[in-house]
Parts: sequence; C-alpha cells; structure tokens
Amino acid sequence: MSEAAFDVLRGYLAARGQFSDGDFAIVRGVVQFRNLSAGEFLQRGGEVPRYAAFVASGCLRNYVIDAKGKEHIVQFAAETWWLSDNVSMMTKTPSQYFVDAVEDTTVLLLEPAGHAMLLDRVRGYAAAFQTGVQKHAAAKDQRIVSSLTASAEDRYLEFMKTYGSIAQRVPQFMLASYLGVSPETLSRIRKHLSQQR
Amino acid sequence: MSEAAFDVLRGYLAARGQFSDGDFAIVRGVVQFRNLSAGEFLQRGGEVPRYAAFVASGCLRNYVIDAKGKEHIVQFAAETWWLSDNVSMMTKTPSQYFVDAVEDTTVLLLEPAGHAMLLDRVRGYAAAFQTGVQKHAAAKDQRIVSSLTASAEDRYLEFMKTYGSIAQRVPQFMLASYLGVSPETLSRIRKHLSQQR
DNA sequence: CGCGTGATTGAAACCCTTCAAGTTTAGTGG
DNA sequence: CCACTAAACTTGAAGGGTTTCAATCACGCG
Repeated sequence: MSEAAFDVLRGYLAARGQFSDGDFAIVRGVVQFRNLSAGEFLQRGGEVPRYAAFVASGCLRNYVIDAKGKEHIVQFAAETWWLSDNVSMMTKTPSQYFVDAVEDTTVLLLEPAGHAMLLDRVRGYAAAFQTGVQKHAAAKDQRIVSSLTASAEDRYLEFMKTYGSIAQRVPQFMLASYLGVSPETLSRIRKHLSQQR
Repeated sequence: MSEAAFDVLRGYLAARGQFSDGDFAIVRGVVQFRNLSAGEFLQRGGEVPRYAAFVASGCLRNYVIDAKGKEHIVQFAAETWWLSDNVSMMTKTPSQYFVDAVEDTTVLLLEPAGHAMLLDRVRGYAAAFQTGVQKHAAAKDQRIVSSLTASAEDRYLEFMKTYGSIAQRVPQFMLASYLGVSPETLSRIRKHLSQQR
C-alpha cells in the first residue's frame, strides 16, 4: 500500500538524478504516508503548515478564501506534484492556504527537518530539488502572464493543452475557480467552443 | 563605480548569511558589471539568456509581448532584486521575456557556471539562495491570488502598500501594464481614490 | 516654442458577473 | 435497483467593470 506510494516518489527521483538504494532508504526514512478521502482536508487556512506534500496518487487542490467567502484555487496537484507553503512552514507563520483532496488521494509528507537531511545527506538531491523549484516558478510566471494577457477562453484553452488530463478529473466549477471566472462563464465558453467545430 | 555596485551585493548577502572575506572574493570573481541607460535592453524575447542579473541600482522591467504586440509587465526589479529566466538559461532555450531598464541601472551579471561555483564553494550560499527563491515563489503565488480575487482598484492598493516606492519611479502606463489594466483604467482608479478623501 | 510622450476624460462596446430558473448528474437510503 | 435528493451544470437576462477609441490636456526637452 504505502509501498506503491513510495514507488511513485522513487520513480520521480530516479527520473531526476542518480540515486543509490541507500539514498532511497534515507528518503524512505524521513517521509510519512497519509491517505485522504475525497473532500478531506490536508491543511486549513490559519494553520501553521508542518509538511510538504508529495502526491503519490489522486489530486489535491490548493486554494484561498477571500473576504466574501469565495474560494479561489491557486493550484491543483496530481500525481508526482509537490505542494507546500514553504515560506509559512519555514517561518512558522499561519498559512492563508487551504488544501483538500479532490479525489481519494495518497500523499507522502516531508517535514522541514527531513528535507534538510535530504539536502545534506543525499548527493544530487539538492540539484534535483533546485531544478524542480525553478520549473515551478516558471509555471507560475506563465500563469501570471496569461492572467494578464489572455481572455477567459484563451486561458481555458491553454489550461486544456497543458493540464488537460486534470480537467477531466476535477469538477467544472473548480476549474472555473482556477481560471478566475464564474462557473457560468466557463459553461458558456465550453458551449461556444463546442459549437465552433 | 563597480565597487559601489558590488557593495550592494555584499550587503545583500551579509544580511542573509555568515560570509567570510574569502567568500566575497569568490563572489566578486564570478560576477560581471554592466551599466544600462534608461530604455536599454538587457535581454530580448527569442534570445537565450546567459546571465542572472542582480540590480545594484536603478530599476529593470521584465515583460512579454503578446500576439497583438502589446507589452505585459511580469515583474519590476529594483535595487537588491534578482531577475533571471532560470529555466531558459539552464535548458538553453529561447526566452519569451524582454528585459530593459526603466531608469539608468547598474546590474551584476552571474553566469550559470559562476552560480554553480558559488553553490559549491561558498558555505551557506545555497541555503540563502534557497530562501530567496522560496520568497520569490510566494510573492508570485500572492500575485496569482490577487489577480483571481481582487478588483483592479484593490490590486492597485495592494501594489502601493507592498511596492509603493517603485510606483513613484515607474511611469503610470507601466504600472497599469503590471496590474493588468489599461492606462485609462488606472487613471480613473487614481482619480476615484483621490476623490474619496 | 513646438513637438512628442504620457496622463486624463468621455462615450460606446464588450466581456464577464450576478441572479434566477431550469436541467442534468451523481450519490444515498430504502 | 430504483426513487429521491442534493449538487453540479446550463441557460437567459440584466448590470457592472474594463477596454477601446478618440479627443484633450500637461509637461519636459531639444
């Protein structure tokens, strides 16, 4: 059970560097497993996060709740994605982010101390981590750019091209929240696109 | 001249870790200096970036140009800010980003090889770099959140609170581009706010 | 001084939201 | 397995915020 989950992380790491069995054993020693049912919270806004999460299977959503009580999805995280609020975790300040499971989900949890150990003890881990962080940052820039430049329809098409497999797994109203439009608008966009062909 | 510029980087690093004179000498050895006049380009879209830039004085703007030829500012970078397209630089692929100087600006340039040397040879640099990258990423999340949740007026107020000093230095139409609104709208927002008090 | 750039202002058009109602889908208990 | 219910999705109409286009104003600089 957790073996299968750990294999996902093993595969993720193996694709990003040369790691020995001993390295994997160290990793194995510092991660915890947790199963979440659909809708179950991994973290609530106002809490100080204690873990970074690696999604082995399923899908998480990361969102904020604004002054009017409305949810705004910042990120989805499906298999092989990391999700964490590093700044809040490191500074031990409450996070504004909520995280819950869109589907039944298995995550591997990594505490800051464990992460520090990996950086220190596993050769090549720091570099792999670095690369991952940079790609993450680039993806965020891309999203900022498209929120500035693109219409709702264009943003939808861009999402489908990049994360189409996720779109099939999350309810439409969540996708709307991610895109920053109302569910009604997304419905109309889809209708409009379907009529075009 | 370049001494003053390097002092800015020295101060930046000293505030983020314990570094010896020898460490600073290593840093000094791997950075290049460059002065940019207002409007001068540091990088054009389509080019493969070769450096990360640290702003010692002045201010850069980082932007994309969309299909209609319109500029969209992704980020400003004033004193003590880093600006780079790490993914393009590392993968040696053309960047979509343009970078030019809003004012006369002095930057320190760091090649990937130099950066690798710092990570390897300067104790504490990797950790300091890591922290900086995470703060950057958090700032981007914040911007995504506010582009999803906030009206143009709220985004303007948020920018003024966070980066007010930059607002006084860049032309209003650039600020509008950063906020993702037309110059006319920003003008109206400012008028509206000034009439409220 | 006059030219060019940036900022302002007005009016029309457009995209998107909100509200409201109806339809479909999915989940639950009998 | 069906019936019932709640949630999600769709569709329509009205309203609001933003853009676009156009004209005018303000200012710095050769």
